Amino acid sequence: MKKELAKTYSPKDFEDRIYREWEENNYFYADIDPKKKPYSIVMPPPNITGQLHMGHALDCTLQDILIRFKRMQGYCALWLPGTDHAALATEAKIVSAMKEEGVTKYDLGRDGFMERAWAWNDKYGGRIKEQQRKMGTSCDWSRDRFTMDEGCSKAVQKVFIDLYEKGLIYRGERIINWCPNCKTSISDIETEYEEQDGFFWHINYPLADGTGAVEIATTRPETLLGDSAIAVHPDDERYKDIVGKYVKLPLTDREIPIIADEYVDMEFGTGVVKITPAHDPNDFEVGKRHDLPVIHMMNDDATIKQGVGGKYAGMDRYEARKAMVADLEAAGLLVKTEPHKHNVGTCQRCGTTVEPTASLQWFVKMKELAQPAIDVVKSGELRFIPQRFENGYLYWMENIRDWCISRQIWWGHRIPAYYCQNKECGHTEITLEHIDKCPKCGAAVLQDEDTLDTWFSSALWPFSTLGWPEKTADYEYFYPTSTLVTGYDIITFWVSRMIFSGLEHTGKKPFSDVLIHGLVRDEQGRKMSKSLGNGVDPLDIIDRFGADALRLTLVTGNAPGNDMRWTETKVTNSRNFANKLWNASRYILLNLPEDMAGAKLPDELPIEDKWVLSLYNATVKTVTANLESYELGVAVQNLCDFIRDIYCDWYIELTKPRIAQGGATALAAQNVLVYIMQGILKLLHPFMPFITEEIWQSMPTDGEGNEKSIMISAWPEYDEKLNYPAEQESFGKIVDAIGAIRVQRSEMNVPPSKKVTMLVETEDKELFNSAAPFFAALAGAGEFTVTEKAEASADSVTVVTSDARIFIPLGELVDKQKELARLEKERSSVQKDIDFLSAKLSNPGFLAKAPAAQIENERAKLKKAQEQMEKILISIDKMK
RNA sequence: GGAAGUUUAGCUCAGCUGGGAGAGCAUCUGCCCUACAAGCAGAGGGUCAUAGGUUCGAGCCCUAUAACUUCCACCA
Repeated sequence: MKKELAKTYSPKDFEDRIYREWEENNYFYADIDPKKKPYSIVMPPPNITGQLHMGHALDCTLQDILIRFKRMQGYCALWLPGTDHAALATEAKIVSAMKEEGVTKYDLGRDGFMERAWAWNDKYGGRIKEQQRKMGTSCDWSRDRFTMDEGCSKAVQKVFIDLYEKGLIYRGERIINWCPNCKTSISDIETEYEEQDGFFWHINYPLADGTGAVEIATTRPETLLGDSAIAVHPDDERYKDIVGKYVKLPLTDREIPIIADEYVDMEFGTGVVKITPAHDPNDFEVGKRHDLPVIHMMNDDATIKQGVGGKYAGMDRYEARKAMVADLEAAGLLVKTEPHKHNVGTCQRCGTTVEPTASLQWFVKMKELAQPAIDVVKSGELRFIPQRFENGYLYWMENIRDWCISRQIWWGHRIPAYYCQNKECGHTEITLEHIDKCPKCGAAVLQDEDTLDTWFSSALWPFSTLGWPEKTADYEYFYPTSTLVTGYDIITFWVSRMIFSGLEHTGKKPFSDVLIHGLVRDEQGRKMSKSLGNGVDPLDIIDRFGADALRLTLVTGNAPGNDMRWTETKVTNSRNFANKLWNASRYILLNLPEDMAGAKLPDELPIEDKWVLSLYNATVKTVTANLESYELGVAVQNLCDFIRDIYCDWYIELTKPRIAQGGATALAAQNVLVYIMQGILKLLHPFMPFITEEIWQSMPTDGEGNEKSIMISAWPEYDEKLNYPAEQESFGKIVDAIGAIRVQRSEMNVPPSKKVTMLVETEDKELFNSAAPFFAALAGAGEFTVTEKAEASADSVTVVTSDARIFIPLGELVDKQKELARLEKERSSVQKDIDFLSAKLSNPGFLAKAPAAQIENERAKLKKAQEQMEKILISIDKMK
């Protein structure tokens, strides 16, 4: 039963309905079929409590285009959706929600909090999945996963234990980035640096023996409380004789040694550095080399510690800084204060200035894991599109540092480490099973309080979601996945970690291609952000323009890796294009024979049909090729150009006189119209799934069973039989001639409705005669005569193409002088062409070195120009 | 400090392996022609950032420069 197509394009009226139909018919389900080739994409999991934003919309659109394309091409296409527990982001949300009730997580305790978090998750989580549905995403919801579901959690535990057993995970005291607000460690890449105005304080540290003082410079005077030495360069002549002596640490009663270490830059500052091993990564290393004590002088909320802090204990770090600078000044130890710009690390999540702190944490040893991940990209086995993103990836991998994976929060995968409470034993057991007693000594054990970095679980996403470590059917069939689509902003966070994890745990690369896209920026080119309030809500756009318009906007002009600007006029254009397609199909449907079943191309086709079929066929080829090479923006551009410029603007107009005429020519036109429309709908379906489906279901079908949904119909194939180069060229001449006539009519202000007489002088009488109805319909020809030799009246406008002179007697409308001037102008423009081409063709270098086809091409162009020139000259002659 | 990207029409951007510069919007002109005014037919508008180089031929390849953007590293 064919659907009636509504009179106006109103996406709201059918998008949701169509999505429901797809879901009800299970079209998204990837049914493993050994006869088919698999194609799989795992969706970058959005935060479980997140909201759909433009970045997601772009990501979604690109993936859906690929998946729908491959599905139609006959692959068994799986797009696996899911969500991420987003440890820190989610916990922060929950905590702040609790804060409004006046409850802290410590009030509830760990178990109470987790209960609450899951409840919160059930209530607010998953909203994004409904929003993704609005986009038309054809992902397989039956395989929906969550990073904290049972299977993914099992994979996480297994990976942790495996890595531990291989010695690639260790626990140790290192300098990590501590966020005093989130009260957890964060990894290096979760730390963002921003330039801040600060000061360089020069402070005198008096020598303990009273023989003077050493001047140091610091940007963080409060950390003085944690100093365990001061250091100079071993070759620094200035300080050679004080090495080994002690200084009195100001504001305290401690004495600390002066050491020599190559780390110190003699040129910088005073050449003397205070060493604070607990609060600076370099100092920590120096401290290890010189066996210095690590003095923690701050609490986890960045207040000064009791004991080491003296009178400053309990103060906030900045408060303490102020107080200490004042006290140093009072003591006469402050030499000077210089303004100084420096980069300060801040927490990616909350923006708080991080405190580098020596802390006992879990780390992944990265060097060994990185090597295969480097090799797989260098060898080209795994490629980035565009390739330039490989640089950043490789640089990061080659300079990788150990990854701090423990987090002092509760929402996440708890570290499966148990510490024996018997000090004599001190055993650490890493195990999947929950244990209470130490397997070595039987004493009580305590599980590590920490959870894992959220990226630790996302790193396993391409295989944990397919059932790994079990050898499930999904895993066997779909892994490694085919393409990963994501933004360049998370290459290091996520893509790189999936690559080394996949290689290490499955022995295979997790995917073959990484398609990188850019950011969607606002109209002024700024990042869309909450704080600027410049974000555009995709749901609002869908509501106003439809999901298809949104998708088309996001993919049009989209080049891999490049950012794009969002403007509402772009969406309007997209919507207008959809409207055009809608109306084109209405035209077809209004002009079909009642009983038409499917499109059958007749054996005998008129030239204009061959012309359009040939161009359509070429479009199939380029669209397919561009989709295959991930040039989605180019593909859609080619397609839309064909639909608008060839199919709608020309071909549909060409069919009007034929349909009016009726009979065989009408029937051929009707079949070609439907044939190409169905092809267009299929080619366009990955980009604009809803409108193409809605139109598809109202088109005559071929009864082969695909009529139910365009989703499951076959991708159009390039067909050598539809290639008509000769007809394409010949009829192109008619199109050119009609265009040239239109220009003249427009310039002479002849209204389109006015029929005018035309006299065509051409050697190809047959061609122009056969096109007479088109000149009438499209160029406003009244009387239309084709002849080999014409004598034009003096009051004619002459339209010259390379194959014909067309005389249009316009009587008093023709200003002889103006017409002559116009012809002169045309003459000089054609003369320029001739000059250019003959210069090129008389260049010996060109003739000797250019490819033969190129030379032939230029010769043909010259010939054409010369023919045109001849005709222009005759016309000018006649005018005079 | 290191690296990458961008620079093409008034605006937003295409331009795939080098062969006489493209689209949409905006502007201007003319059209309500029974698919579409969310439209149709036309027009104008560009030293392809600058300077060199390679080539028969450069928007495209090479070198340098400038401006903008981004990423990475971070010396107290």
